Amino acid sequence: MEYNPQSIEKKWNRIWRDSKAFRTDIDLSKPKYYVLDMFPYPSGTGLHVGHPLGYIASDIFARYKRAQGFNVLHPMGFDAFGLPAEQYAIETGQHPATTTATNIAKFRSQLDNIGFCYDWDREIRTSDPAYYKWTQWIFLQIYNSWYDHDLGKARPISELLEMFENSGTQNLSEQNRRGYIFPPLTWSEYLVEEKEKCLMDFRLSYLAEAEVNWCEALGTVLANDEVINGLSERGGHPVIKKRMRQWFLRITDYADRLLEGLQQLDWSDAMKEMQRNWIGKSVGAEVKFSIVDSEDTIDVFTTRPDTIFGASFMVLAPEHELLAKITTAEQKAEVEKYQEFVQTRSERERLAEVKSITGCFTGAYALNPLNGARIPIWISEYVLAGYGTGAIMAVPAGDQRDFLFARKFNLPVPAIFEGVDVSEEAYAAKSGKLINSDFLNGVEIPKAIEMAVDKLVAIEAGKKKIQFRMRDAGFSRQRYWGEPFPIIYKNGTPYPLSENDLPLELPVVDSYNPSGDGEGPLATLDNWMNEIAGAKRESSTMPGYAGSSWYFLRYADPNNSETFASKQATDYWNQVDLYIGGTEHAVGHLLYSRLWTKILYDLGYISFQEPFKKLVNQGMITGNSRFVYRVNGTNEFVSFALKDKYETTPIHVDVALCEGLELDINAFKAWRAEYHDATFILEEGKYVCGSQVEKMSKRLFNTVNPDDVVQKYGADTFRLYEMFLGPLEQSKPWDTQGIEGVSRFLKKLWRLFVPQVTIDLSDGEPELAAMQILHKTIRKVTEDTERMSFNTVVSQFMICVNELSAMKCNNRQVLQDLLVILGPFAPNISAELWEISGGKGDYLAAKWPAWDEKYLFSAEISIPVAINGKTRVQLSFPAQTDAKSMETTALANEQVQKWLEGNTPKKVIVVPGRMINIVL
RNA sequence: GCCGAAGUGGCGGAAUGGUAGACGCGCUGGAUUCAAAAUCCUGUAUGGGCAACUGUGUGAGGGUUCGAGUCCCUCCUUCGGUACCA
Repeated sequence: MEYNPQSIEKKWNRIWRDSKAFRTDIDLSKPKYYVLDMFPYPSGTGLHVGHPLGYIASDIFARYKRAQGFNVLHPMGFDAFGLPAEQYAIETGQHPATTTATNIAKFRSQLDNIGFCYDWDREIRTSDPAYYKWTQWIFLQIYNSWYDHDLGKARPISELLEMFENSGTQNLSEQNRRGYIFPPLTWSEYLVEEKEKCLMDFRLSYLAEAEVNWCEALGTVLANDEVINGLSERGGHPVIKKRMRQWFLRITDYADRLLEGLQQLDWSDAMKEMQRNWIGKSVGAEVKFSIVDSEDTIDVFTTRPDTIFGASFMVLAPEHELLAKITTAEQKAEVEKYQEFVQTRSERERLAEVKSITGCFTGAYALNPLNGARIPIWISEYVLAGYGTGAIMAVPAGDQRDFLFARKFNLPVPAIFEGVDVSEEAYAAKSGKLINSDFLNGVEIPKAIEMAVDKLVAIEAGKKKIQFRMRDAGFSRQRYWGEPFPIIYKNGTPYPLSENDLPLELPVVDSYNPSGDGEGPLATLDNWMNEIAGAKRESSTMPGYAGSSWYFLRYADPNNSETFASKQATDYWNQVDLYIGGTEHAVGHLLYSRLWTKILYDLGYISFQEPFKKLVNQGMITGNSRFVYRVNGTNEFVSFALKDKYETTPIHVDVALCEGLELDINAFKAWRAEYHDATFILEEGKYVCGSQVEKMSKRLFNTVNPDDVVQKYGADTFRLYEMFLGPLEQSKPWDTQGIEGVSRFLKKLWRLFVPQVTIDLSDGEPELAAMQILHKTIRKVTEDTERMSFNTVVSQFMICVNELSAMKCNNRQVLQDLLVILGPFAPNISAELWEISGGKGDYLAAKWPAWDEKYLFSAEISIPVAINGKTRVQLSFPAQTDAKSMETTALANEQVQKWLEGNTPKKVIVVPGRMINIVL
């Protein structure tokens, strides 16, 4: 009986599917554990070997936790709304729902091939009306809430309304008032439209006219995190700023809580840091400058109020609203010319020419609030309208950009730092003392910052201010393939649909093209848009992150038609204990999920504030591309080593046409018509390809389909090999070089049970040596699985099987214990061997074995130790035999002996040849 | 520029501050075979030596330590993220 992975895996796949072996239900008698993968977007190209890396890791962990007695929730679904399906629809006219369903079927079959233990009864598709009904419902909850800064939480908008009716704004703090001041009487006199307009400034999802990232090529608005260097993340099209009426999520209200919440999360420092940077909290002061010959004042935000005596000019953003009023007649023409110049430049041009300095004087002067100095007011595009107040006080001695600007326009650079030469560059460090700064002279910078703020507050020219880089998140997309907004407009005022009208299903359209006037395809459907008498529907749809911002909650109770998930279910399954996915979602999905979770928590729908307790980012598996070298102007291809003798062009060739680096010439000729008559210059009778590590992509012909690997080696080998490749979090190129080793390991394991033709196991007392290797393995596998170091686990399995083979161990108990711990990694072969070796009971219910220390150590002594007041002490056996090491060891021993006199011994374990750890 | 992570054999990679290079690939030589595949055994960082043995070695240079791949400082390189954010 040979090891035949294909038939074994088919068998167990069927058995587990038919018996719904991985179905999970609430079980209060067991502790729960929730393991989640970032669900995939079902693209048309299917999975390549890079995708399952994280899924395999989470699957191993889920099975491991299950074997340890946890009730494990391990679901999978599809993030099915999105741009590519719609783009494909525009090209082919096929409904996105159709192509999405086809793609999902393909994904599903690829996933099934790898033998995951998902509870498919809990599958979710974000494009399913039964699902997006609740996306729309949550949107309405967000819409119907406002953020109470005094309580630090979201509250129903109805409570605010009640306050307005009873007491106007008088019981609201300044921060909660959002600039509104009115008595209750006035509120009652407001027209409905006026009331709605006011409430809109409070709602957590709101409509606003704002500069948005508009992508002409895609015909839609994009969120900040979907724009990279002025180009769209998807497709790389240019993005411009455009003013449009859009839906936004008031995520900035949650900035502080999103920042604080990071502290308790078990995420990588890199990931937390990315979120912190994105939120971009800066503590500083807002300072009010009066303007010469004007009633107006200019507020600036600065993190360095201490440097105010070094402010030699002021810079406003070119879009600053005060410009029209303060610009002098002489400068008017020049300022307008500059504004025009800035306006015509796209975001991309601005970013590309970051280092060039442009600007223009307004003719106006401001007064330094502390010493009354006249400060010229300039404008420049390096000051952004969207950050802070859109105005800065420029301190060339303390800020490099201000310094360069001063140098370019010959503005003074006052020295304000003791012993610092600012003739060549600014001094931005926050240490040292100030000079030429009045009452701050000789004061250390951190102290001076405080003193400056205090002074500004005292003379009512400034206040402490915390500024965030993060803006509110755009929530409208002028697209078809997304969730429709449950909103209608009457006379331009938005009103939510009733909950009973949900889901608002996507209507059928004839064309998926944008309507052309800045609205999405839905705007072309007159019947649908005007379905409700006297009202108009919202024509945009929600962005891709809407459905994925809460899907982890739905898995807890996926078929509930009464609510998005019952409280009982979310209370039981609670937070995701382990979340595995790529780093590309660092600021998008992961931030929005945290926001939605916090809002739902504030509104009392769930009882936790953070969705993902522990996050692990698997590394990307990169592709290993192959190149052939065509001699220029011919259809002749030259082998790698000889290519430098010719003028050649490298061409990507499909990795599937190569065995290692060698090209299968016949397959290559058959690949494309144009290569049919190709000729080759070979080296040693072979055509050797060039190679390069690149991102895995269909376009580069370097993708490898997991189906092919599974077909050739089996799913168990595939799973083990992906884990064996290297540390989970590290990026690594796909390379099949080593897969044979893993395959050999499984064959060897098989032969332990089935050495010849029949199975041969003994029930006798296991040898000590076998028990030692088994328990060493149990310990290593348990500890390394716990810290998700799966590559070392695989190594340990290999060592174990090698040693058991060498000692010809055929003890049933030893081998079956081995199967239990191998199970999460290679479930099929483990189940099969469990069965043919007469394993007791359901294999999936087998309990994870504990290691027994008596097999791990060959010596035991009983001493407890503490030296120098520490509770832990290290004693080393003299691994190094130099005089100094021996001396230290002797000294430590002496102290141990001394301590022993008069203390009660406790057990301590000694590993010969290694060191011992003695813990009290 | 700033923020993170990482630099170890021919390759992928192991090493709670304690014998660096586990495990796998590749390569050596051998067993088995008519032969091959498969399987098993040997060796495999590097310099010197027939050998026992010995010198040197974890990007570079300093430091802490009885002891550093691991901790600290400076620098170099690579990879990720991010940027006129005041």
